[in-house]
Amino acid sequence: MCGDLRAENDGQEVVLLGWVNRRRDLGNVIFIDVRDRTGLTQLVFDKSENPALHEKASTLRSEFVIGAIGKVRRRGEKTINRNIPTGEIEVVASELRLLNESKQPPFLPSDPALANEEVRLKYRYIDLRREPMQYNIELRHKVALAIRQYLSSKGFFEIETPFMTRSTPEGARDYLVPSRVYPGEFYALPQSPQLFKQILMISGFDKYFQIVRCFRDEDLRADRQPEFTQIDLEMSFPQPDRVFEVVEGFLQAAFKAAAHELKTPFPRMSYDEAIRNYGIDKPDLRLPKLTDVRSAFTAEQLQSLQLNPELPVVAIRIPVIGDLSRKERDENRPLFGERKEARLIDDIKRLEKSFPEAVAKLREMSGAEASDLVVLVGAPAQMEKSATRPDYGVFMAAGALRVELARKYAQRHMAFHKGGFHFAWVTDFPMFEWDENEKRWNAAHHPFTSPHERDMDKLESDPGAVRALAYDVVLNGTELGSGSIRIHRQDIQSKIFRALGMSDEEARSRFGFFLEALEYGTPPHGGIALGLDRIVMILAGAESLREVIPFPKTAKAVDLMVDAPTPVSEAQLRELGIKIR
RNA sequence: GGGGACGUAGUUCAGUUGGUUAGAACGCUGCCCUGUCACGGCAGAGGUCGCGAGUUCGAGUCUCGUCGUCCCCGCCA
Repeated sequence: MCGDLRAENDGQEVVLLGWVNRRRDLGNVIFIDVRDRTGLTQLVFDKSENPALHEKASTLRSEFVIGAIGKVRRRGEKTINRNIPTGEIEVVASELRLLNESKQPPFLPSDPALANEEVRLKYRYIDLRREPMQYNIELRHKVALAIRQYLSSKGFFEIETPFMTRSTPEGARDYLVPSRVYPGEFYALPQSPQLFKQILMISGFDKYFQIVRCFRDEDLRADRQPEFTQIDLEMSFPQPDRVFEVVEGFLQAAFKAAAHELKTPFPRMSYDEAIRNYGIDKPDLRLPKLTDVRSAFTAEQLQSLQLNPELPVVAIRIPVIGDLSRKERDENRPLFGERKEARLIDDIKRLEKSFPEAVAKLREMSGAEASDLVVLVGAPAQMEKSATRPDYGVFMAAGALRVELARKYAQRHMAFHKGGFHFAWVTDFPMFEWDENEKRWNAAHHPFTSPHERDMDKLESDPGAVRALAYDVVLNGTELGSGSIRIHRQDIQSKIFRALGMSDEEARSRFGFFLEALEYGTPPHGGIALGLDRIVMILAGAESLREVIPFPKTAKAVDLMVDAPTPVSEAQLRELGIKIR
């Protein structure tokens, strides 16, 4: 193919098929770079050697599809192009076929200046011809293949589950598909194959996986698409450690396919540790931890700083970037924002003038070098006692600022530039979250997650303290996947629904089929699902999922190429028994 | 639902305080050119300044609305 020829192919007769990447017409000699997904090769058309062919070559234009037959020739020392892998050779054409012409494209795949994304998405077929996109799509293929091979080799079956299924409202909004046979009734596209994979465990397929599309009708982000691909898996009789092992194994295989070696096992921490050390449940381990430096201060010092002595004083350390100017500090204030639960002390120099020993101590406690930036986040001395965990409030405010500062000064601290992949497991998530709007407990993961055995007695007395056998895998501050050991006993499942304020009838009407299945010999089981798009995005070093999804949607969930969604005909609606309001 | 950025030639962009015929680069067309590789030279074509109102003697520029794209918050069990 076009990217394959090397000096050792000298003298061979070859056929090249591809697109005209660029043409350089020097008059009596024409150079055509012919491109396919493997790369470029230079074709030469010399008027003095073959006038008719030279004439034909002069009509070629960008993105024409051609076939050429010719002889590989080593280039002269002075004409070698060191910038491309095939630069030591060229192909002297003896025959040329024009397989198809092209209109002038809105942008050229060979153009180093990138067209704006709106244009790229409308003409996605041209955008995908660009070398970086070809690379990303190939990378995606290799990663998916490595994962399939790994899981298959460990005894997992890839089993398909339906796309047209039942709406189980809770969680994200469903995409609905109207039924023609039953007017007024709808299928839902799966937000995940959760219940089906659990039922496969009940059916005895003890190791299941699927690389599967999932659908969620929520607003988009750079790292969120309405349809996205998950590596979904489930195992019977597992401890969480078994799930971690399998995930670490297939991630190692996937990263190896992308030429990166991963060390396993990944570090593990509880949700509580994650919050205390990073102020977030998806910690970015590329930067130093937070440190509670409250003990560096005396009670009087905390009072004069208007900091709450009962709550942590958290030091955020960003390496290398040094102290900030007054102007930079002012610019950074909005990153912290107006907060009730925490206050920011960003001028350590000034603090040092008042309390030199305290600052020396807190620098030591946080491990700060002289060249590191340190800022403090504490709780205001006067605060309402509303939050259940005010200490978490302080850590989380600090964690958010840590991420913002790190992002803002990425150019200076360089911690994000090494291409390092820092994985972590976060375990023991809380089982429930308090929903302030609806005044009730919600499942933090999903309602089929098993609580910790030893927290079982708190289900009614203190739901907020119940920990779940739930875990996330995190990479460089991005949540890659989330899973849990599931509930396999119907009596416990009922307790959970009750704790969520769901009546038996309500649970039956939503999940009846599943609750019934649980009663027919369900083995203990658990699993996880990881976002394939996010994995490939991080491997590709891309800023957006759109760079690794061939045909993505815009932030308003529109496909600009096919122009979807669209209205449908009155006849179609009538057939479905649907009327648009 | 809320906040922010952007929209000018096929593409990427510039366009001053509101003032002559809206510019550049790449791409495109034609001519010249035998060693280029982001070829080079000369000439040329190409514009509903996203769309609609308004202010003004005069709007790419100011105001309002609207459409679209991007980023963030909410949302994403």
